[in-house]
Amino acid sequence: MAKANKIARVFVPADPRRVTLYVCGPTVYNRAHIGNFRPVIVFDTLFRVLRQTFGAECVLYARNYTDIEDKIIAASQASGQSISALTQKYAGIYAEDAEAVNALPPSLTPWATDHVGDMIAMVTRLVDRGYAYVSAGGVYFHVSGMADYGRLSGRKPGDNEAGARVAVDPDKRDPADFALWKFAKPGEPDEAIWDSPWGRGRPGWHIECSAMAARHLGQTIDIHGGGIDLQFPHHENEIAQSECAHGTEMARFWMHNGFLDMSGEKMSKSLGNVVLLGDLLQDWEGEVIRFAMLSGHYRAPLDWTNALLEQARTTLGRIYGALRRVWLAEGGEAEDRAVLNALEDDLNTPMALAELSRLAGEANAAADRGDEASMATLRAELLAAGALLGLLTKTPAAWEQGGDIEDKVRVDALVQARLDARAAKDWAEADRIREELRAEGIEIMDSAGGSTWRRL
RNA sequence: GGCCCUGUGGCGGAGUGGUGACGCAGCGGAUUGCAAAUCCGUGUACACCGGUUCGAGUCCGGUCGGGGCCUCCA
Repeated sequence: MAKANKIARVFVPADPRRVTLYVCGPTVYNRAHIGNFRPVIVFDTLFRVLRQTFGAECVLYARNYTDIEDKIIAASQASGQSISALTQKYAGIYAEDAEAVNALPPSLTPWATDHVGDMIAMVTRLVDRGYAYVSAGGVYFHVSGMADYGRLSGRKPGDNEAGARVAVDPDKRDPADFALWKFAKPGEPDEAIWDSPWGRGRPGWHIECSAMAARHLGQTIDIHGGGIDLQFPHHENEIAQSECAHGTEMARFWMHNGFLDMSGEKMSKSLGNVVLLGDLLQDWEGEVIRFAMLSGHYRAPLDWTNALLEQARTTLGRIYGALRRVWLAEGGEAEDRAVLNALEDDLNTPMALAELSRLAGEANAAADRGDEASMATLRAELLAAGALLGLLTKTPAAWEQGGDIEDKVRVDALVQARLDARAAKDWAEADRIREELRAEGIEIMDSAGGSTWRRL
């Protein structure tokens, strides 16, 4: 189900009683944009599938918080807040945003600064084993000391030199070498400085994930995920550090999500074309955002547009409508595995959503013909599929008629007044009420048994 | 310059070499007091050029286009 080095392989965990997933989490120094939530939603969906397949208690999912880094120090100094206050604040917003798009809390959310000791231990091992060296700027990993460095991204250290974009750094023996430990520079706050065997300073970026993954999930993890941009150099360097320190494979499967695009170009802070999730949530339900995100395959780029969100809302609305019609048919048992099968095939979420739509159509058809047994089965299947996808988490009533309770009473009364008018064949009055409600975005749906309504 | 991904109908987006997923929009029908919702039906889509094959969107080669990484980045 997972893909590594462009070859799809059947996923079998090393230990089905302890399936491990590590995903690179955010650097918490400002508000994350919607693109940053693609891995959150994608790997949350994977987490749900793994829990379904192997049992909820058998899956360990860790997503870290990077709370020490150049930009954090800069943001702290610029804003006058301590590093810890700053990182706590933005980690909190991140967690709230993640919850808003129905992402389950990971099993573990380790913080980098809680693991500096582990990182120092790992760097010590790398120095002792001859994979790292100390120079004027800090401690560096020497990539040419590792025979198969570059195997994840398919590039060798020499490949990158032709572009001449690698900064010349006199502290490094090789341009591709990377920092394991950076010595403190004058003016850096005490909060960003730790003691180490080589001198005061702070860890390099890559080492934290290696240390935290090993600490919490073990030296070899089943699946390591993150954005495609992290494949090189971040994940390549994680592999180098972990495997040279431990002598074991770091991750058995790697999964990288593609970027969100804006007008065909990647969304990124440096390009300035970002949309913040917090802003999006002003206009769209978190579940609509999640549906839109899952409408493309995780590895492919996805163009993030209003049209995509509108279509997601319409389609999800239809599915909720189907769920409404079978809502009272309880006691059914889910038998259809199509959604799970789709997700188990390299997390094919577009296929899974297609199957979800198919279930909705079947539910509506069953409701049309009054087939109670099928309705009960389809209700259970819709909910089971929704649980896998992180969708259909609300009741149909809450989805369609949620909001102000007093307003709901008012609308209910108007709908009833229209029903009375219809009973009296006062079509003019019935249509007037219908138009009045439509003008405020409320749609009336008639059926043989009565009328219901929903907000559009 | 190196490495890599990608090009499907009006739009989004799947697709294991063998009668055109799925959704949105459109059109026709059923239903409806009329609508909406719902159901049913409906589309000479696979960038281009060669090749392999009984048969290719699906494999191979090439051309053109789009994108990503090589620098912080989901």
